[in-house]
Amino acid sequence: MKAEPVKDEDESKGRRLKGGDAQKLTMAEVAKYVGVSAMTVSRAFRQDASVSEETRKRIMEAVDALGYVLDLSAGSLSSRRSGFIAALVPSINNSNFSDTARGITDALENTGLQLLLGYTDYSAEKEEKLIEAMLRRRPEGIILTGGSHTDRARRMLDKAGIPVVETWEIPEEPINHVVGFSNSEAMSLLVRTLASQGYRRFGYIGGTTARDTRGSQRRSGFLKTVEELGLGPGRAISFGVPPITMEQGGQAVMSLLERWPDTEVVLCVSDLSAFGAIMECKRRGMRVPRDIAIAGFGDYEISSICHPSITTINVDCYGIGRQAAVRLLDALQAGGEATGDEITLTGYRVVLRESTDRGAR
Amino acid sequence: MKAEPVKDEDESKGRRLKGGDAQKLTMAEVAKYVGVSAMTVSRAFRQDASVSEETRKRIMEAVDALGYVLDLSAGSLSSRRSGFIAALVPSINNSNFSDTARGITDALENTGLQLLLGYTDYSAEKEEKLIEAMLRRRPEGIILTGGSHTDRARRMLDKAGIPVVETWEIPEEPINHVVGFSNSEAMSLLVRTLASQGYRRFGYIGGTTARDTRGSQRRSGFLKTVEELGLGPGRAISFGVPPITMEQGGQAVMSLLERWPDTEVVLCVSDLSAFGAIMECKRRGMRVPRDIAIAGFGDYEISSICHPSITTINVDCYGIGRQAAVRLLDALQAGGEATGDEITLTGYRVVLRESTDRGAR
DNA sequence: CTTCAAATTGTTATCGATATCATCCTGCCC
DNA sequence: GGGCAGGATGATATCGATAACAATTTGAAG
Repeated sequence: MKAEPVKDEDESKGRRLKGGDAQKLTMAEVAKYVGVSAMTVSRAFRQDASVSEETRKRIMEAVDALGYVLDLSAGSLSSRRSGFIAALVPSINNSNFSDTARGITDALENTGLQLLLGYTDYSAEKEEKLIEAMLRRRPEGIILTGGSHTDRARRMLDKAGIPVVETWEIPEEPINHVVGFSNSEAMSLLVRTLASQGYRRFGYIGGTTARDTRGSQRRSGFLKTVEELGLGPGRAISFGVPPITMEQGGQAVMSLLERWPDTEVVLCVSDLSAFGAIMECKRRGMRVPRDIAIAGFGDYEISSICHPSITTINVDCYGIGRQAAVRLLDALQAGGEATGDEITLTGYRVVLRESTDRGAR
Repeated sequence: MKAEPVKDEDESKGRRLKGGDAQKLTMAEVAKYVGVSAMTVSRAFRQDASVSEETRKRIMEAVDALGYVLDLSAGSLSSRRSGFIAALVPSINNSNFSDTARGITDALENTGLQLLLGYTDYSAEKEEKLIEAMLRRRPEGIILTGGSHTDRARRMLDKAGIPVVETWEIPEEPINHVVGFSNSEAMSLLVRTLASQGYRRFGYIGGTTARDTRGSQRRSGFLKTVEELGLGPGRAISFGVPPITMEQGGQAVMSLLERWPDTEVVLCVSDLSAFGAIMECKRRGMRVPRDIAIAGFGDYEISSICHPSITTINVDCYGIGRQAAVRLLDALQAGGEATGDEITLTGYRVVLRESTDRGAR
């Protein structure tokens, strides 16, 4: 029984050029086509529901033939499960955070959950707006970057009654779950490692304001440790609005060296600014690490490739995302069973490379 | 009239720790609280709807007091407008594409539309799956990267009856709207520009398979142009599965130079591989551009900072995203009024930098 | 003081799926 | 053969908002 080709003479002008004829195709119509109830079609779309193999096959053939696409917005209303997970990162142009986003997406694969991604541009106000926008979609869980949020954001999150995971740092007052590490201690470790290699006069480059909380934690970790080692006071330059760019890294290292010409090693808030600093030094004829040693933070791809390769702190960006998603999934699985609000510490390690190589001096 | 603090003695154990009491807060309850109908509350949430200023103010105060958050999944069902725009990019870790994503997001700001972002990992199969997943959310429009899609994907898109924008290249058979440029011609321009500076023996580095259609277009543009200039045959190395990494760029340039030691200039499918190539050359003691000139494609941030800075093709990544979103908004505005399926060409330009500087040779 | 149009608000039906419970059927066991 | 478990399917109410239309109020013009 084939459908007869219909001559639609009068349909050609005022209409859209697209195959919009199926726009209102609904589950009920698929059901009618197959000769079952809509409920059975609905069940056929889920693997666990009990539908005989034969019925499911017929339904799926019809779905294929008609070109039906499930409508989740209708489904989520009645099932009261949106199928969304929301995640907010400061920036998607930063490969550290896009790695985290990738980790989340990958962990969500085959769970039937979809990621709603937003970027806050390092602003708590924008984060607040985004949280509200996200909550309007009734996500089943939400992943945030960092632990500093506006009061209203905290209230909204609390009221939403969904699991929250804060990532990339250890907030003083966690909302719920945490997957991250101490940026301050990580930077401290880097300082101590370099100090143990004989470096004494430490400089630091980072952004100015407090917008980037991870950045300021790294800075305070630096200052504290330099002090503790009796090498203080630390020589810290603030340059530009976070996130500090490669170019600003170059400018910053120059003003640092102008102010403290005998600096031996410069630590940067991220590999990106470290890269900018190194390139600027080379451009000016300085040798790295012979004349000045430079280290970064984050272990971006660039740092192992760059010549000289850049000493840095490796952070498990992808793993942070992946684990954050897994914790969320666990919490959802547990349902209301109040899983303990645990803190999952993720690893980091110093990666020593050419840019701080003592032997090359 | 303040709410009295309630002592909930028996609530402390079996329950979630979170403030889940408001989970079932609905528009009707806000309406009852204020003393209006749910419809009026609904109207108050939209700026254009006619509600007296005073009523809106009272409603918004109640919304604030109760902590009500609009439920868009319910709204989109009845209004038949999901408020979503879907966009698929090959990778979010690539700053070119994340710039495009940013362009889309920015253009969508204050339109009430939200971005559903997915990454295809350069795979048409994954794209097909993602398109289906996206269409289940009934997006009002969809932005794709490139013009090669599976048949089923094309059918689904056609049937969906929503505007489609293909970006980043000029497909032979566009589905609908296009915002992009000819990767082949852009690469051709780079070849001609360098040839006019006196370069004669051209090499090319790119990925192997046809997964990255933009990559293969650049390659064919390279080969064709070298041929046309009488400088053929082009020396092209295929290395690794696209997207080719920085590290692979370094390996590729070495095998290229091993095979054709007298190559004067190497063009790379992207700045990332060009960077890897340059760094590997420097590591081996070769001077760039004195011993070998290298150029990239895409004008990533790294290329202007790197020493030597990298000659490349600047592409308006952000603008591609922005314009794609604008075209979509136009199409939505026009409604069924079949706006012409136009091709919007975005600009590109050669950026000559140190890595191909003839004077330095 | 009418009258009518515009502004404001309310009522009801509906969007398209799923939860829930009811029903039907099959086959197995005693 | 009766009874019953359990798998497969159907009927109906419902999720929470908005569309569409009705009703009411307000104000200005005549």
